[in-house]
Amino acid sequence: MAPSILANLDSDQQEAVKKTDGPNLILAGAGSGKTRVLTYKVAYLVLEKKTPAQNILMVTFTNKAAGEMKERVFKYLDKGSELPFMGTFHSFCARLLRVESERAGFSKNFSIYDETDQLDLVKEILSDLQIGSKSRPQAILAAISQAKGELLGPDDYKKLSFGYFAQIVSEVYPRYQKLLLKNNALDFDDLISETVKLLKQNSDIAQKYQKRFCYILVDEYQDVNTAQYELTKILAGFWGNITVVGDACQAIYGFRGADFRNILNFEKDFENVTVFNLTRNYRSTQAILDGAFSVISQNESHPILKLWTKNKGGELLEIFEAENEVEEAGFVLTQIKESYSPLSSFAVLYRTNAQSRVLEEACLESGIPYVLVGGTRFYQRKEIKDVLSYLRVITNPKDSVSQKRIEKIGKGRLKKFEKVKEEIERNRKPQEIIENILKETEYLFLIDDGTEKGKSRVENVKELLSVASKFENLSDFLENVSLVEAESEAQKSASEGKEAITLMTVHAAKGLEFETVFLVGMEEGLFPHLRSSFDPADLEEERRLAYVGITRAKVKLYLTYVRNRLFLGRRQTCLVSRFVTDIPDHLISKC
DNA sequence: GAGGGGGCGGTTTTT
DNA sequence: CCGCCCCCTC
Repeated sequence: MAPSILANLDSDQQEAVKKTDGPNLILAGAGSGKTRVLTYKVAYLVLEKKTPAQNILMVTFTNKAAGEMKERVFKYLDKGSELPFMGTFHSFCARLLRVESERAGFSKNFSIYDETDQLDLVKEILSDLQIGSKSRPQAILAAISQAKGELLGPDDYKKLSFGYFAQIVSEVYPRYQKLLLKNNALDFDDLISETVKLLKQNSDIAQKYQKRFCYILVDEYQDVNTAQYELTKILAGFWGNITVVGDACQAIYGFRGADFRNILNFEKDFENVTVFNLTRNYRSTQAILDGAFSVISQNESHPILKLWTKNKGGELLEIFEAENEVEEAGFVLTQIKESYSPLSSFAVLYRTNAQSRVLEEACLESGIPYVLVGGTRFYQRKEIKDVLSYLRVITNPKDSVSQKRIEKIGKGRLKKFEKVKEEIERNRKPQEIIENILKETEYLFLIDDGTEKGKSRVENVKELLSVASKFENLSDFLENVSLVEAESEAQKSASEGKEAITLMTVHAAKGLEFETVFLVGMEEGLFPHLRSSFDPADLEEERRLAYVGITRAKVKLYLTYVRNRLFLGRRQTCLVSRFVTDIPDHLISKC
């Protein structure tokens, strides 16, 4: 492979790929071919350095990124060869913990709790403590999650906390952990923090994995939190061959504990770090890059990569002021309809999920097919969680959250479920098990109330069945369901080549690119969001988010804002976002 | 025990 | 404006 594959890379990229040993920091700007470098590096390790696949570990943040990398690496390697582990931090840790579960202090069949399950647990504790609804369960859960990301246990938290709210959290947190343990369940944060704890406390287990992973590659390093950072440090503790890729300008997950300073500290924490700068952008026009730079360069707390491209000039950025959100959506769809480009080349990006509604309605009205990414996630839907709860009680009888959930579905149904549970258990395929439960409990009858919503609920359960049909046993299915987001029907048809525009949040758009991007709702209080408008650090994150949004565009970028917007049912007057006024006039044409 | 109506509170982003 | 929670009724 060697010459031909490396020939697809520019000289900076080649250098970054070929330097496999020791600690390497690749600062890769937006559109600079970061995924390319990582995937070629894996291929290079296998084909050129003859590294066995099992000795390579590649971690990313999202399933989307992991999936894409797998696909690409698969293409580069010889047919039939084994693939290295490539997955999210969470899936890696879950797998490790299942293997080592006994030493970690829980049993192998532990449940993985998502946010809904976590909230159920917190609410239960709050009502036991008779704290009532004065403190919002979400806020408490967020504090606990933050603490876990910092590797702070309940005792540590109590020592460090002060104030009324923290007082409540420090009451809830230990009880919450105790309940998780009793339920034989881990939440998302536990997956990481329990792995770190396990490896720190058991040097033999740590060594096993340290020795196994000769080469470690970490994507989106600016988005690691303390626990993830510690984990990568431990895993690289024997060979020290670790390549991290990231860009502080694209750190947008500070709200969930990510700390871009980790990437800044990398050079201090490892000795003799080689730094690579990838600043050539292969995606956008110079006009778009200049616009992006004029926004991000206002940030002061992190280094900023100045990107360049051979793609000089390009169309000006267009700015549109609409009277209200309906007119804004109308403008977007008019532009799309008047263009001759394929629908899949358009993306409409927004700050909050709530904004999608008006856009969807406008699409329906004008007959433009669309794919909505995100929104209420498939596995979070009530009907899906209900069905999954029946299954989880089968694999993990201690799971009280699922138990309570199915009790709520109905006592009568519970009895019927329990009657058939014994027959169900015998190593049947997940699909058959679900069908059996549905039949006995008549669950579909319950959710099908004849309305459109009811119909869509039934459709969702059928969709779950089709996912289940791909799995041979229940545990594998449940693991996948917890850690991998399902592709919606719409996304599937889009990937099958049906033409549609894409609607999603800016967060969801990270790592993607489109010929034409509409950034809508560019207003003060919305983007930057009101809740991030007071703290300078939060504002810088909003600015990075805007930067990510702008740099998704390859050819054409529209920025739109409205004079007034319906917000919480009230019409409010809006001001244009500072991120728009930061862009100099010579880059802009007003429509 | 199940299901529906009315009041209340709340909008960020996600593995 | 929507979803959630509580309470009320069957």
